[in-house]
Amino acid sequence: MPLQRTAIKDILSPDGPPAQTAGGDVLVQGWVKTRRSSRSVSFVQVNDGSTLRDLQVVVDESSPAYAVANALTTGCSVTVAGQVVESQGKGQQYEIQAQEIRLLGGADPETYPLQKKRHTPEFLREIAHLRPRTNTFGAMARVRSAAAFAIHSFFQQRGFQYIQTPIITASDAEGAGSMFRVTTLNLDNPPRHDGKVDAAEDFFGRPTFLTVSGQLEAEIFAMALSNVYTFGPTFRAENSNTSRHLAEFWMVEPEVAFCELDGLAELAEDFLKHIFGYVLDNCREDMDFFNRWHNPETIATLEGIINSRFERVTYTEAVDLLLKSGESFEYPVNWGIDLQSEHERYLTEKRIGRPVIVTDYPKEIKPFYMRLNDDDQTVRAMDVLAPGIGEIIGGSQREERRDTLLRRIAEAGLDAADYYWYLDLRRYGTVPHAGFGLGFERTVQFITGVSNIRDVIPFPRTPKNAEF
RNA sequence: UCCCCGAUAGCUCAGCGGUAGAGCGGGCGGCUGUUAACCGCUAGGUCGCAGGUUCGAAUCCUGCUCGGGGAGCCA
Repeated sequence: MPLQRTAIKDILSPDGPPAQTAGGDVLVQGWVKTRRSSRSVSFVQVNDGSTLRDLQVVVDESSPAYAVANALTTGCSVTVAGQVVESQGKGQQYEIQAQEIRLLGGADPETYPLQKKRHTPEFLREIAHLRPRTNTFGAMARVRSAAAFAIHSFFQQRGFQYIQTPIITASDAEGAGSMFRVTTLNLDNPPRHDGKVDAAEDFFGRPTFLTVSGQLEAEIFAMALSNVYTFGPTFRAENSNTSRHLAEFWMVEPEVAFCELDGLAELAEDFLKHIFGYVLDNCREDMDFFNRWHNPETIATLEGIINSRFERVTYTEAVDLLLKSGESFEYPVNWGIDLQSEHERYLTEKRIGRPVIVTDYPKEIKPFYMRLNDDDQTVRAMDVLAPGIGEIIGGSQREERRDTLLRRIAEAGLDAADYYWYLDLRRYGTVPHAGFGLGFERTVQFITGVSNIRDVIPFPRTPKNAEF
């Protein structure tokens, strides 16, 4: 038996098996997907997660491995030794003629929940510890990994520094939604002061929360390193029950000094194209699988985006397009409203048919830190809307003028004292800068065509659900 | 959080007032290299939970829990 394990991906490579394995002895290890047996021969499909495809292991009656092979059931883990040979069958070019099979761990077929047939995503969520063994979830995990790598490579190639911002924070990124409280106080009997829970007694001596965004901290480092990005988990305690929201999700947030909104829009467009292109180039089989089983348009859509220019419209122009559309919207359109899902869908899907970057929103519907335009009505905000998913990126040029920022903080009803360090960045060496946030899971959703966000993250956190 | 829909065998579902069904999966057997293999036999159920209506409830009503679709909030 060879000592060195060979990945199934290498044996089934489109270029054929590596020279050192072709016709020679190989060692393969993985999990049994299924077995088909007749009296004289047994076929065992083995998958090791290195690729979507299963390796067909052929065991003849005469092989010493035949008895072991015939006892294998779905879910077993095995070590297989044999020769790589050209297949006599039609489903695959190469297969293994097995000499020896060792059962590493059995899987009682009476209780093992994964079957050969297709399972619903809802059922698979209930067995999140076993669903990585399915085709869909394995493909998702590989695409997710590749997309994460593409995000890092995009920024690293452009000289951005990766900044790790805190997960526990005392500051509230205004407008980003409800936060999870972090505490070590005894909730059955918390210390009190003047009738209220005394946060001064808590671990950090003050109220603390799980972060909703690394933006404000990223701005600190952009004001020193120029180009930075964060990529980490963020948390929202909103009671959102939709196929596009998670309580814990990953967000990418670049922050760019000496950059205005137009430059940021360019960056966002290049960024999305880079991620999509990398995944299409490096996860072809997985993407073909998603295209076949989840969304027959997904590859064509991604290729279309890579090869097209994103449309750019101002909020005012977008409202105009909606008013002239002749569509009857559930939420009436007028200048000043926040764009609803139906409006965003109309713009990006029906009216334009590709991603749209909408800029310059009314200041009333955007957070205080977005840069005020000269009209005193709109801010330099930017949303990237994509067909089928809606808002995928939200960002803005930041307000770098200290007096204007102070005024906006007051208008928002916030206490400037809470933002002293944020204001200091404008007090000492302020520069124009801009940044955006990309929801990583929404990006993976968009790439794969998987309809529920709970199925593009290994362990989804949603209201009333933190199993696994 | 709001609106609609759903929960029956391990899975996917049918049954919708009168003794619980199918396909797949499982078990056993068969089968000349199979590809969601195929053929035969077979076991398997507190019909989500708690109340109510009724001679009788999987079926009708109420509440709850969980899931799905849509909306809001947003990434």
